[in-house]
Amino acid sequence: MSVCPEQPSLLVVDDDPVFCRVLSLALSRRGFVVNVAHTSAAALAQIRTEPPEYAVVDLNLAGDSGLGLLSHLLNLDPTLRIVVLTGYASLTTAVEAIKLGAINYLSKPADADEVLAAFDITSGDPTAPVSSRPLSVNRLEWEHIQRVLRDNEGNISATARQLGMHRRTLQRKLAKRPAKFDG
Amino acid sequence: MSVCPEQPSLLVVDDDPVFCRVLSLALSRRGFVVNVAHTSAAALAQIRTEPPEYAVVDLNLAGDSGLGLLSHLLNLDPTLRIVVLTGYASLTTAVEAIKLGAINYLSKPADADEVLAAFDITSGDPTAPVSSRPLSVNRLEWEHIQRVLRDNEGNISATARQLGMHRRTLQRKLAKRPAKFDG
DNA sequence: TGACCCGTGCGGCAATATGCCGCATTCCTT
DNA sequence: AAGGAATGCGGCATATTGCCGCACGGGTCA
Repeated sequence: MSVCPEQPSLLVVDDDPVFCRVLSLALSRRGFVVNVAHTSAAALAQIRTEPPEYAVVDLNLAGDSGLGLLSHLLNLDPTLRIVVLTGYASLTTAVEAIKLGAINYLSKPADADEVLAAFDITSGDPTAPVSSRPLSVNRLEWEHIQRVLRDNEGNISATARQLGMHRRTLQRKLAKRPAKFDG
Repeated sequence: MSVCPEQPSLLVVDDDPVFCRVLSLALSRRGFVVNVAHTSAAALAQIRTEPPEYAVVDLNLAGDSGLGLLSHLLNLDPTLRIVVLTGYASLTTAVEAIKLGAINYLSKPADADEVLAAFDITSGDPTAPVSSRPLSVNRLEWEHIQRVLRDNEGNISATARQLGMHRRTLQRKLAKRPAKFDG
């Protein structure tokens, strides 16, 4: 790829410094002028001073909702092309993000090529297979737990109550999963 | 709810007759004129003769892709408000459906109230996103098992394999549930 | 027909997971 | 300072799973 006189600019919003570094390095190597923001405030400031053409936004920003940031960003610049990232695959947040105006959705871990491919999408192929293999019950349970836990802002006791499981059991499940990440 | 002189019309597209019956009954009880289509062809015919205002489309239609039907329907009537349903919670199909023009996405099991709530969403309100009370993990697991089992035409061994659980365990779960139906 | 392959149902047994206590701690709110 | 709620964790009785085995039925194929 040859270097254009006008390189496309891209903003990475994620509070994980390691992930940010890796992704921004990979993207700048592919010809983007990359800026990084670790917080919503920083992202908003950035878009005001130097509006980028593209943005990669992690929805799991510490503190406030990534969805709120998403709509703020698009409010400030409706032409901004945003791809949304999140740690675990949550259906509802994905749908929300798309409805709010994100052009695509990825779940971590996502590498630079996936991100670029996500920007490229013109539209889905309607004739494509509807496919999708059933999730393993363990994974389904895990994702559901994560979603409810997030809904409850991390409150384990409340989550356990809503999920109809013992608090101790939830604790143990949460403590175990991150270790051996299952498929 | 009072009956309007002009009741809103709604089309349910799903190849599961039981689900269709239950949902259409519940929706008509809530004031909709409900039509049912079990195939893509029937849905397209229906929309040509009697275009409804709303549609509930199952993406897992036997045969062709539900996404294809979705774009066809919207092609014939761009004002049609479609909520998409699918058995498995698939992130990519959800995103595709929204991008194609569905106004919302639900995963089965979805009751009539959830469907109506899905239609109600006024676009782009980040502070009032999808609600839905969290399912208990047991119930979620049970529904998922039933779905996959149906998908495998009752084959327990295959289902257990896809679900990543031991066949014996699946047997035991299936044997136990029908007795004490949990919430 | 008999040798396979696959699925089903079920008993048993060891390894795990779970439910349910308790307790010490922390963080709010009053 | 006292009350309320959440957290993390140890322990222990009980429930659930994983994994064997075996018998049986229904296909397929040489």
